[in-house]
Amino acid sequence: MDIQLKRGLLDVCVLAAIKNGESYGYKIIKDLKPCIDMSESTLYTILKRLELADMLTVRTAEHGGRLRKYYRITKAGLGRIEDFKDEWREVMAIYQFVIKEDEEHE
Amino acid sequence: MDIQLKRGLLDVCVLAAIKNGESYGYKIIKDLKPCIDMSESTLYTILKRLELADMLTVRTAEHGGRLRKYYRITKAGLGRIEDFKDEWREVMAIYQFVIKEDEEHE
DNA sequence: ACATAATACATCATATCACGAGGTATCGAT
DNA sequence: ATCGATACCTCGTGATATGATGTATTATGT
Repeated sequence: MDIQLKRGLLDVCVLAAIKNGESYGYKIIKDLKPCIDMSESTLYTILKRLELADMLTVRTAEHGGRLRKYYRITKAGLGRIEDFKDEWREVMAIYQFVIKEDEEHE
Repeated sequence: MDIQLKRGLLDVCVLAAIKNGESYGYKIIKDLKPCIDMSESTLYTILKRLELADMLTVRTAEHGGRLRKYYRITKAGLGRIEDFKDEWREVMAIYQFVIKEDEEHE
């Protein structure tokens, strides 16, 4: 998939992946795999960014001898998803513009 | 509109703006205005990039004492639009993933 | 017993790219 | 004569996705 097209979707995908309950990095990647491919370096960068933007909170807990960082979405994060939905109308308008055929010549 | 979301759309918008006949920079911006806002620096950067990628060709012509550079889409450029259409299925799948509510919790 | 894969996190350098700021020049209208 | 519109362009900056690389533990296969 075109990298530029992905850019606007990655952040919101990560938020969507945790919106129904907390999750952790490694699991988020696997959960998103069927939908969108994301490398580890990308994911951890995004998680850090979203945390800084108060879109999610973190807690560290041990699990099977290994440390995990569990991420939970905040109200601001949920708001980000709502904003995304609103913006989608604009996106679809642009999509229509791009694919529309000119009747006079077609 | 979110800048990251725009990124995947700008190139293809420019191609769409010239797909039904040649046009020039200043006009492309005005034509796209109702659909998507693009600064001049962005547009000219994109035109240069698309030319390098053989997605469009250029000819310079005088018009009313001023020079204009007319851009015409190539087969590769039209192919790019077709690829975009194909990719849109993936984009919509991602969109559905993001907006879908979890029935068990909602 | 040993090697390999999977789990789980992280950092850094690099490349791409949108955009504001700034520049040049002509034409038409006030 | 001044100003807005037309028409092009360049440069620096900031944002960001990703591969390469690193660390450490557990599970699995042979």
